Amino acid sequence: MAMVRKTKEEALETRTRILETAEQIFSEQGVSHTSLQDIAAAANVTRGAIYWHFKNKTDLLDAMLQRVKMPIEDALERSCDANSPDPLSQLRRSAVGAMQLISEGASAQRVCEILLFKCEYVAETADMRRRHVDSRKIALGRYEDGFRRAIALGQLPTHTNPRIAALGLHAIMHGLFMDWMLEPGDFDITEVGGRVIDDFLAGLKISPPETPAG
Amino acid sequence: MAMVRKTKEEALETRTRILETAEQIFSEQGVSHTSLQDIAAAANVTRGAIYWHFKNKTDLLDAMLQRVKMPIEDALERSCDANSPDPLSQLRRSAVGAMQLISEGASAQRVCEILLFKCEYVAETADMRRRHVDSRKIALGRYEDGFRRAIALGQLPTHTNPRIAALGLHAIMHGLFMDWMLEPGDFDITEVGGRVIDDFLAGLKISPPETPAG
DNA sequence: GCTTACATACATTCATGCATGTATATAAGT
DNA sequence: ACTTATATACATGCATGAATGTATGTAAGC
Repeated sequence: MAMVRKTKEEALETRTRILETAEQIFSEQGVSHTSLQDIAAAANVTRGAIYWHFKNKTDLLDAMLQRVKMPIEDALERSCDANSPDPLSQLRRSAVGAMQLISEGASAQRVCEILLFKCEYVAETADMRRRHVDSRKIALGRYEDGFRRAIALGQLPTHTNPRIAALGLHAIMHGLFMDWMLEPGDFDITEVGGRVIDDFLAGLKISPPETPAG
Repeated sequence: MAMVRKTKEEALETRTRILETAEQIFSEQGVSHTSLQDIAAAANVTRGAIYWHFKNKTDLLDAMLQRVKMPIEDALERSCDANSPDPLSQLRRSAVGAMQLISEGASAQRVCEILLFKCEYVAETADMRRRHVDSRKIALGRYEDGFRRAIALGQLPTHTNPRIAALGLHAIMHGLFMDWMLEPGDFDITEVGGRVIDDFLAGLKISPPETPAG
């Protein structure tokens, strides 16, 4: 193998190939059970190439994670109309859209597999967990806004607690994600998700007011 | 330090101390970022003691996980009446019971933290993932039975799909677990869980029948 | 000619697994 | 009851391999 200096775009291609390979191997073997040598071999480069493009394994993992959009955020951005006349349907669309995104995106599936089952949230990867928490907080805030507007527009009773509703919607999605990732062929996440969310929203509409004890 | 041979019960105490320490350190540092030396030091023994009681790290992890009951299973066992006249309330009680169990059990919290955020599901720990999947399948089956009986007793419309209802209930619990573990102080899981499940079950009661496309 | 984009080589750290040491509990024999 | 043999419950030491990080080499692009 002759040593050949690469042009800039070839170098960029090498970089993305490393990232794609890392996504693949990490999702199969787990992050800490994968050595940089494993990734280098699968990407047809040496560890030298990886260390040229990335500071270390954590840096590579970070870059890999930030390449792809998480389905919940992605779906939120796509249905970003903050003045919809039908916020409840919009929330439903966003949630089901997230389900579709994950059931159809191979790359998103691999990254979710990594985040859910193939990595450890330790001190070294604190940034990762922080992003996860932040992303959840943003999604929760959007959902809460949506519910608040649904209440204002009379789609939900005035005594509805938008925070709890948002937590419930987010939990349904998060839970369905986990369950589906655990056994991807077990059920159709889009169909089940749609029906479960419909039932939950229907339940919100007829939910009785909070009755303080006593 | 004189070398002192331990009596049987002292040995058992050493063993449980190792297990408790492992639970602690694993939940703090992550499984693969923790060496047996770390655990030994924190438990005031040497690696020799660990290797005496356990075959290796995976064996220790397995033993540690099997010491504690997972809240969902535990709650299911406690409300095991298969002939209740009110299966819907029983499902609700079981679900809320699981929330209480996790919000009050420090040990359960640590183990859940490990399973959710501090370990990787790789080939070596295939047993662990299998148990997770099996446990989920059992819980799903129980929920499905409960919903089926609720339908038979007229608590839910006859067109209700018990499988989907079970998947929904399980997802709500699983999702709330994850969200709460991510930020334990963020909300009261028992209160939120109770309300969300109530709304979901209420929605099931008024859910319209499946309308096939066309 | 200087920097880029790697490959190669090397030093260091560290966790694992095992082999061995050792002192006592415990059971068996008398 | 007293001795003795053996298994127990660890501690200690060592050999091994594997992964990391870095330092250096090197050929081509700019």
